[in-house]
Amino acid sequence: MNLLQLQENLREAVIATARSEFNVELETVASEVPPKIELGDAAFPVAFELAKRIKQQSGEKSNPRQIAERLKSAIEKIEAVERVEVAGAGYLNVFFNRAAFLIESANAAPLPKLNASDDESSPKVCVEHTSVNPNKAAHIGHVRNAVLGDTFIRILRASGKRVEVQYYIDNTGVQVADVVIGFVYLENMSLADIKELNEKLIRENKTFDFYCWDLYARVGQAYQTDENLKAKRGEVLHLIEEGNNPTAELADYVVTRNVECIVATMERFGISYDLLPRESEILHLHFWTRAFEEMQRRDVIKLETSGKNAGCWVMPIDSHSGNDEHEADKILVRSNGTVTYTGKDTAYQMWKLGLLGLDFYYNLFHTYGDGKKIWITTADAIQQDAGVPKFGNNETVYNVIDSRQSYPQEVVKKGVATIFPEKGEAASVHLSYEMVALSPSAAQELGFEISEEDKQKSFIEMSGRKGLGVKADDLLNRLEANALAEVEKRHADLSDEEKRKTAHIIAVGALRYFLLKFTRNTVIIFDFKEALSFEGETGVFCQYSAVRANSIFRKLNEPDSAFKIQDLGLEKIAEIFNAEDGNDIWSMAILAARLEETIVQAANANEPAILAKYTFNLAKAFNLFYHNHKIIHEENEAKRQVLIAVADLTRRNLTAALDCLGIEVPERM
RNA sequence: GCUCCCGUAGCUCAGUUGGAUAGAGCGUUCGCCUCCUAAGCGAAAGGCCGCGCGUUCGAAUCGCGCCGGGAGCACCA
Repeated sequence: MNLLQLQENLREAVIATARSEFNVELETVASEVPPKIELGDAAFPVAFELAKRIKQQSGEKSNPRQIAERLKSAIEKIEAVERVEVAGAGYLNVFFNRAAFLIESANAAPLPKLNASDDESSPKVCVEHTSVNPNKAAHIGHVRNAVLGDTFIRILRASGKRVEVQYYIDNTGVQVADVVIGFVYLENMSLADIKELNEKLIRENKTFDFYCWDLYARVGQAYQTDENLKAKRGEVLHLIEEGNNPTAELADYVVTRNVECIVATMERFGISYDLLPRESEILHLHFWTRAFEEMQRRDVIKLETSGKNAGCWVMPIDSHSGNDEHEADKILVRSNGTVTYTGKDTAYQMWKLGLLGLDFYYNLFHTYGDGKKIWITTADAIQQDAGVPKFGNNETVYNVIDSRQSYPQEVVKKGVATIFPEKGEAASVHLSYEMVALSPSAAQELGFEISEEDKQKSFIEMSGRKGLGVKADDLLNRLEANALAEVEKRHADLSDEEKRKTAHIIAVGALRYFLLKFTRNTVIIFDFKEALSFEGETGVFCQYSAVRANSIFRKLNEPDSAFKIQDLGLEKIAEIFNAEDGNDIWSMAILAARLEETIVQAANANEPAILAKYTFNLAKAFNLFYHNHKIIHEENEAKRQVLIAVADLTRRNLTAALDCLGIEVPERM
């Protein structure tokens, strides 16, 4: 019986006893982790609630402590429970059988099951993340999005779900038109010139997306003075949307190169995708037309015949009230007949949920080192590649998008739910998060001129248009260089290859943890010192703790690894836990065993930070444990074996927790 | 004007089903490498949990009202 099952049994026992003893029907029972190990392993403040309910039902006043006493005897019957105490005003504190629990945990399958089922009949969910416009390099804000999404995927998989990962490519938007304008009108380049430029950049060890980053910023500046250039925008945009012309071909090359760069950047962070759906196919395969028909059929969209929205198709949103300045209704089709972003997104969402009745065609885009494939959509049925997995048809769709897009996301969710009431709003989840902004000093550190007004602000928003931001690859390079210097200092004997690999693992660990330790709705004000830190509450701290644990096992003698903790016997183990420092050892074991419930909690709350915090606390507890107990050199043989078993449980679960956060553990560091 | 988010230690943040003495990291001060990796460990100092009222046996957490900060409410994406 694992910890989750045990806790469930305890809850059921409480509910059953409340029913039989007090005739009260409890729907849920709150359980908590006691603040101190001396107060037990699980606590139920349920007696207070029961006292209230009894008073409501019979008018009799009852004492919570007495209620708790009666619950106590029922819970004590559960096998894994050692004893139960009534404490304080009426807390029910449960103490587990430590020796039995340790044996059980030592033999348990590695938790969590990090490889989700590939059984095609099991329900699948979709996580869409990254959303970098394919016209420039990714910055740290995009990495927050992707790391959040990727970690959430790992959490879902750990809790047994099948997950499809998508990165939506907005290849027909104005951002793409802007950078195309840069190439064509600022640089006077043809497609052949751009291809040549790409070759040159590769030779110089530079990247195409970084080049576009600067070019895009230059276009933004040029627009401010050059009205003619700005006028070209609509024209170029139209050509790109239409397709089958030289401008569209040039745009496609630029987009594809940028996507390749962005996918490569994300791969450095341990992030991979299954499918890249493109907006051009949403248009060319008439996804919108189909969605529009459904909307008209179900009467969720109406044509405005008068007022300022005359000629537009709009969706009424009743949760928002309008006024003179702002309409409450959301426009999905403009008066000139073109579809807004929200309209296209609604059609795409319908496809993701298997509600559209249309499908894309697919081409192979890229194969990762481990053989995993990324697919990209195409409008051309004839050119479709063989061996395409089944995409779409997801039970639930998670969209990782920043909180500024809450309103359009709400429109998409409500729209889909109105057309398909049987699916409901719960099928569309907006995994929203706050942006990564720059502190004024960080912006200055990047070499930007800061206006007096901005200096007064607590943070400055990053802007691709202005070229203001910390590029993902730049930051990772800097972290790797810092980590490499530390590795050189500590482990000069390692080969250059091993040093570089270690530095990379450390750098990724530092950055992923930095982005995950904040809860989703906290604005991260980027600070170089904090992001580059390898000490304190960092991913590196967690990795270090795991490396230390592993080094114990590397140094253990052969007989130790063959030893099974159950050979020691329950009594001997219990003796160790009952000794003076027994609580200390036990608290390490029980904390490590809480990984599975933490993953469930993080999955239910859609909050990876819960797992990040737990992982840090586990690492911290292990560092203390490591400091207080000499494991290899312990003279009491029984205690030594218990310490080994607890350390082994901890390192296994610490490694699994880190894996779930997308953080690897190096051999040495 | 309307909607949403935030306000907790000097700084940056956890504290999400209401529970026991409100936590962590950084920074400051002071200790700990003859011993499984000091990217570590320990100790000290540091709090009207924005303010007020309410609900409750019990409120940082729930409700209402203020104050302060942010985002959104485009025929942009």
